[in-house]
Amino acid sequence: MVTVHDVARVAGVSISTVSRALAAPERVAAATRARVQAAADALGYVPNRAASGLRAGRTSAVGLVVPDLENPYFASVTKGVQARARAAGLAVFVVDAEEDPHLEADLVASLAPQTDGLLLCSPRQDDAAVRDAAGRARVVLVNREVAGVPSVCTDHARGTELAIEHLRALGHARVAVVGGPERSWSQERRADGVRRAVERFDDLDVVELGAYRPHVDGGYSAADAAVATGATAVLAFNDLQALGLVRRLAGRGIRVPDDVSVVGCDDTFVAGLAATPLTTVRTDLRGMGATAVDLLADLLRPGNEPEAPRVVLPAELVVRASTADAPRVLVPSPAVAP
Amino acid sequence: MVTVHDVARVAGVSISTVSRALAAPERVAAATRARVQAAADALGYVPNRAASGLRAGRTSAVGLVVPDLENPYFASVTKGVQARARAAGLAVFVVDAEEDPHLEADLVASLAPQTDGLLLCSPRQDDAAVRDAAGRARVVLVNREVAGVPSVCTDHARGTELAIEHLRALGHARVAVVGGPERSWSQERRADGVRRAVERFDDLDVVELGAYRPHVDGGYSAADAAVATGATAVLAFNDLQALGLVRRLAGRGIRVPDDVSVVGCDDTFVAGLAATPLTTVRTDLRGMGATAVDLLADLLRPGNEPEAPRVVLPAELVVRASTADAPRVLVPSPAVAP
DNA sequence: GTCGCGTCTGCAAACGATTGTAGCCGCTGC
DNA sequence: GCAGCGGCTACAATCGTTTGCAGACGCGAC
Repeated sequence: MVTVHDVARVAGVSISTVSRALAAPERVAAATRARVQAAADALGYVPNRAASGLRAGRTSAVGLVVPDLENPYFASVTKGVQARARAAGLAVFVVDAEEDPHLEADLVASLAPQTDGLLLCSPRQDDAAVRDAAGRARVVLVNREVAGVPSVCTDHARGTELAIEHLRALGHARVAVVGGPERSWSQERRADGVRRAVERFDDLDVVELGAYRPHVDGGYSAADAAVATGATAVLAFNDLQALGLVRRLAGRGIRVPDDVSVVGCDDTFVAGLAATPLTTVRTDLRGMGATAVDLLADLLRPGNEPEAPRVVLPAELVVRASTADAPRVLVPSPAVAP
Repeated sequence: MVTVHDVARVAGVSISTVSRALAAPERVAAATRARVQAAADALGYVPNRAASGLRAGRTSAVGLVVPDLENPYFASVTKGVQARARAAGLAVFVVDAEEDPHLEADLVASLAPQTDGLLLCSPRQDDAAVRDAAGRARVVLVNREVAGVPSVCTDHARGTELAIEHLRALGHARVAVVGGPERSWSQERRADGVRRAVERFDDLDVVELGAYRPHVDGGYSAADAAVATGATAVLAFNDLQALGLVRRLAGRGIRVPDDVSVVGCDDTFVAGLAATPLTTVRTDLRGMGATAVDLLADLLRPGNEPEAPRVVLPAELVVRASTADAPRVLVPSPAVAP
């Protein structure tokens, strides 16, 4: 292993000069700096992170906690985080909390001391737990807002509104909205969007359906209930749910979009995967991850303490093949049990 | 921050005893150990990774390099790695190489000195580059084999054989096999499987199609060529390709599986996503990640140097809805340009 | 009673970087 | 000509942990 001492010897300076030449170039004479740089390059010197972290009190590493890496939503966020962190010279510890708030709290506790800060995707954790995390480490929330904690998230209310507006424009008179996990932050924001849409359009009937898992199986399970409402369009909690809906509908011989329109949410890469690509509400997920890193990097700059900025990313509608005009002849209303 | 000194003071021992009590319990009297443990718990002591890494010369962190986190294949592998590493007390740096061998080499070089070892998913890197990586750090390859480097991978040849066997059993007489990237290791293993199948079944016609991207668009692009061969069944390089195939076929009015059967590969979670769930060749991806961590952990145990074990995970066929009996009446052969 | 041995614990030196402080040098201005 | 100053660089302390070495202690055997 090549250390500052080796570089110092080759460059004919002391180790402190080496350190400064590399970390604070302006504090070293140009000629010296060049000699040090050359020596470092020649030897292939890479600073030992443990050593510099130990002395300087920072690790140049951040932690990213996500509920599920296999969820395309978090995969994209992770990708964005990773790319921006690399550019910023930060290493990223990624941990998968397996959608378990308990495990997540453990991970936060063990990650906090060995990183400079944490990026938290904690849709289900309650505010107190999030604040506790923010007490242990510098924290930036992703797709979640808690007072006093910096965050970056999507304008879900607006996105929901856009989706409903789109469906109404296609002539749908009754829309079913499938809910995600009850304690989820984004679920509540979407409910706001539904409320706003309902207030704006009095010719529109919106039926909200109970909590379903934000996965394919959740959509699969919600499909029958959605059809039973007599709705000709369904707005899912996310793209995975939407795909589950489509699958169940297909299984019952109900065609998408001919008989029923389906709108997903998030525009994860799976939205474009199916035979009938999903109309969905788009957010720039990688951008969200990148922004979160920026926020954290700002926080880490010495002397920046009290700010707790909230960034809200816009939501926009992407129309693909899963939505169409409302059918002329309505799907017959289901028989109601006497 | 609470340090060994604090714990030592509370427990009434020296810092070396604290260190030993926690790291090598058998070297400390039971009573002392208990006192130290109690003090550590009471204070919430967490060893400083930088400091212990510095002195002990290990970081207790490993790096995981994947080509694309948004690819469900690598998402699952990452998930498996992450879970097992946590159990083993290792932190995981995850980096996305953006499918760029050049960037990947850079990442390896920068990750090597700050980790105890690397897990490499490098399907496209050439052997020399992989060996170079293995020279810089302890390396375990995932889904790739290079002489002298420990690895864990899937029996792709067998998987391919199984898939073709399945299609033949359904009465398909001509099968198109869509190739992945040319320089990909698994692509070559699959070609072996095709060869074996061709040797076994002389009543079967297998047409191999040139290199297509291992993504949805690759499958989309390959679909027409596959149909043009007159094949009634198509074996894709992976699930994403298979979904792309299905989409293009649907666009041309060709039904899956009625007119053409499609088989995916890897059984990533997207295989079950579409309206017609994919028949696919399954490997335990999370298990592969976990095994890779085990291999690396073995390598890291002091005194284990020369072994370079190769683990080959079995492949098995999962039959879902995208394959069916070959159509009685063949799809008409395409007109050939004069 | 003493010796020897084994078990346990403390001392102190590392690990490799950062950083406050002090010294050196050369220049300017009086 | 000398004091003063500013720009660079070297010295040495320091971060929190691990670990080789040696001392202390207790116990059994002679």
